[in-house]
Amino acid sequence: MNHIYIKELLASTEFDREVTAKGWVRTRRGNKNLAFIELNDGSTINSLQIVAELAAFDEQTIKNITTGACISVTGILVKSPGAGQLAEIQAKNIEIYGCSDETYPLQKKGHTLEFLREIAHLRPRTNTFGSVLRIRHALAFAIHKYFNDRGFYNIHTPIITGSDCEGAGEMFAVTTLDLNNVPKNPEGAIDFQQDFFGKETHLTVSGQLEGELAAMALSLIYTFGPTFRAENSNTPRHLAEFWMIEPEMAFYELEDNMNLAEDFLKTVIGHALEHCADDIAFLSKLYDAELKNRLDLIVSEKFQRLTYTEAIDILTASEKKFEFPVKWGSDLQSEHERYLVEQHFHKPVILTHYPKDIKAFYMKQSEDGKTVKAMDVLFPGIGEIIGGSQREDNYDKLLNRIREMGLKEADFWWYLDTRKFGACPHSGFGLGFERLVQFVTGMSNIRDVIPFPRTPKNSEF
RNA sequence: UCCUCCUUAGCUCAGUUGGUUAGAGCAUUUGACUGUUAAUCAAAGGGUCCCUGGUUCGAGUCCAGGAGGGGGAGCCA
Repeated sequence: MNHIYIKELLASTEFDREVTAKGWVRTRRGNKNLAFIELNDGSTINSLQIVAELAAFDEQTIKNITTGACISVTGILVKSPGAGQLAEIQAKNIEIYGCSDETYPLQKKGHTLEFLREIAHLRPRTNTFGSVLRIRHALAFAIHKYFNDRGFYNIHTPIITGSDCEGAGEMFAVTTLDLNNVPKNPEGAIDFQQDFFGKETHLTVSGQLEGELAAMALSLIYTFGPTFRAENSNTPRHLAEFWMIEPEMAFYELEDNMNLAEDFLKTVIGHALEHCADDIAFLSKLYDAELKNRLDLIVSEKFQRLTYTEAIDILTASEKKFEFPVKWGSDLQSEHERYLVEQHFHKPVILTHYPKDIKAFYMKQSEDGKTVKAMDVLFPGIGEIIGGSQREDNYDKLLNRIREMGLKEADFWWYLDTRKFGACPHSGFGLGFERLVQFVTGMSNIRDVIPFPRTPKNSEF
């Protein structure tokens, strides 16, 4: 069991000692006398070269060391006499844990990302997915660390919910009813009283409302959990199952919310730049030469802040022909957001004070009576990465909005209660985790930043 | 869901105006080679041309329907 991970072996300067390495064979090459084996154990993108003198091993052992096989190697760690790597192992003993025959789908040549999606059970063994998964972890860790360092508490909000939180988005039904024989009530509708929870339930589309309840006690909280949308969205930016981060802060107003969002993004992206330099360099080289520069820009540039109304003025004055017209009161289209970020300001943008009719019921109404204290953070390439707002904490105004938007007030009795008992100004935002991972890895399709993507017509693995 | 493009060997692709036995590179197998870096060189094996139906003397190629995938849009995170 005492083996050393390749990341540590490659960083070591303690040569001429016996070590054991374990991992999966990327490729084997060689000649009549020597075999060179590239071994990778996922601890780093870099592989370790194993050198085996053919005379010292039986023929079958060498033959079994094929691409994809899993082996354990014991030998002497030495300075490599060849170019291309600093260290290598001169093998003394090789144990084969698992063979891999010629039907192994991963070749040492490049594969398309589309093909790799079809073999999602094996794609973690590629350089690209190794990098993506290590970066994904680093970001998740940095997010927890960021909030923990600042006194936030992580709240586990429910995955099964009895409320249609924001009244937006299709939801997945959760039921134990027999779908071949659904019980009906006297009115002919489905009788959910006979269902497991005694009422209609769904998978959550957001933990925000429950998060707000916790913030009204612990002051600073965040959620980081799975989220589900049953929309028939077929795009490189949507998943049916994804992970969302939603901080909620008592006593924060819109300005504080913006400051937190900006500092948060800079810190977690900075963490990835510092701890995943090899992986980011690899992804830059293979997919997107501008990746590193773009990440550096996020960390160094102050985000541009402006109101929705100011943005409309800029778009109107731009004289650029947009496919969709620019009009106060309409939501901004992708092309509008991208123009602001990529062509006008050349840096991240935070837009605030959207018209109330295009935003959710819980957002704090502004003094002007027309807008709400919303904020969207827009990034180059991907558009909106964060959406948030100060929350409406006035009981009457909130109830009014619920009624105006045709929501059932009975469903929100517990949410309304927080505005009845000890209400206070508070704010929060939501961040789609995979969108962040997409931005940091430069992967253009969101299906390539989650191990096993869930999308319409796809639930394999 | 809408628009658009694509589907030929394990992978990436070529395949002429519809015409004999469907090709290449890589991968695989075998052989050669004294330190290779996606090693190199030589040879061999490998095909439900996405599926169903149609047109035609003849369909990988043309037509219709279906399935799957890519890109764009909408919804959104």
